[in-house]
Amino acid sequence: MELGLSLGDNTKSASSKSFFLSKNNITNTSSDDYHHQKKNGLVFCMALGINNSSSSGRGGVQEEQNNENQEENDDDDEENTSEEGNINCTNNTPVQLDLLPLVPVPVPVPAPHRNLPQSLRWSSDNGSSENGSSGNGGLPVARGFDVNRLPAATGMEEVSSPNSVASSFRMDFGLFKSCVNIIGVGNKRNFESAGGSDGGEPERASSRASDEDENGVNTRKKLRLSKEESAYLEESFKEHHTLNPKQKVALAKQLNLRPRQVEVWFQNRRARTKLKQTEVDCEYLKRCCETLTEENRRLHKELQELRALKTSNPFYMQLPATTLTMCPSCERVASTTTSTAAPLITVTGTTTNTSKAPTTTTNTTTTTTSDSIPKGIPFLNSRPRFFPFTTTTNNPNHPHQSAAS
DNA sequence: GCTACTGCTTGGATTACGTCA
DNA sequence: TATGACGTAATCCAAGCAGTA
Repeated sequence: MELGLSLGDNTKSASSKSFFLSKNNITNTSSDDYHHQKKNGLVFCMALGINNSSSSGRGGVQEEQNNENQEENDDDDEENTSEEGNINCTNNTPVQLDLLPLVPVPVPVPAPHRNLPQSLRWSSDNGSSENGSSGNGGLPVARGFDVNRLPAATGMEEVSSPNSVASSFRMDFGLFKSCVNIIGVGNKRNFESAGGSDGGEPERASSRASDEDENGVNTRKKLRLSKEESAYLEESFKEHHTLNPKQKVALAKQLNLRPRQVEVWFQNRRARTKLKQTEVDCEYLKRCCETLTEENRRLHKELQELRALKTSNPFYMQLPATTLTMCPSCERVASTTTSTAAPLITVTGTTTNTSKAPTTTTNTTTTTTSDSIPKGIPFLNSRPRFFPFTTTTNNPNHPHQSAAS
């Protein structure tokens, strides 16, 4: 993609002066020129990271995982096709905006965080006090016998058994111990309260979704996972966004839940994580759009002023034209200065991803093609077409491209 | 202060459907 | 091609919470 901004007659696109804006290292190469241009107010700084990694054809959940892949284990079964967003200069795969590194992603906080906006709260934050540790020293609340619990509810011994299935599943986070204790105590309490409640604590709503009660009536009462259980699942979710059957069974055993419950929890967790990330991305793109709108407005105003200036004083614009271009290969923005008098601003967009597009460097300001818009983000294709783009192929006369090749 | 009601949010569970081995 | 496992998306709905009268 090439973003070009030229002042003057851009038919002479050959440059005598260039600066480059690198996506990844803005202050590295030719940063002096960059700052120089910035001082002159010529820098169009669009902080969109560009990722040329194509998204997985399955599931479409990679965008939510990009920023989390770094913490994924190597043995993760997920299809983490998005590596670092480094651009291969010879890669002609479709460019894709990688928004995530610039977006503050909420960090899962198991502890209560009611002061967070709801849109940024994690799903585990039910903030409910139904299982609150009121007056029992932080211990899990006593609950009635939970029909969601496996009949073979295990105590600490089984849970912590090195021979258990869970031993093959990474459980080295700090909650492990406490959860084991919690489960152990919880089980005890459950069985105790089955015979007689210790009072004061609300009993967990027994749940067997789609299970049948004694009368064969389909009941859909739901349990609410306790904070400890949720935190435990959250920790597991940090490790693995998906579970293989072994891990599922192990987790279910650890938490004394049915494997189906663990499975559903992870399904919901993935879905809601993706939803949250989509909201964040949407918000970020909205801000980008606003910035671009404002920039566009400013440029148009500048254009009008320059045109008016030329009309009133034709000798005023005997200035070299400046062209800003972004190399699609290395994502540097280059400015070229040509000796021209035409007070014309041209913004061009060039992509190497389109082989069909002809080489066009226009001296008009209005050509916009969808080819210049990354296909990876659908709604970018429907963005306001106020920003003039022109699609061209590789230009052999492009100073930077010729240098790169 | 207590209670009942209402609207909203959360999150567990279900269902439908797509993908892949 | 049929099938089962597993994923996502959409949805349902019980439960909790806050505001109000």
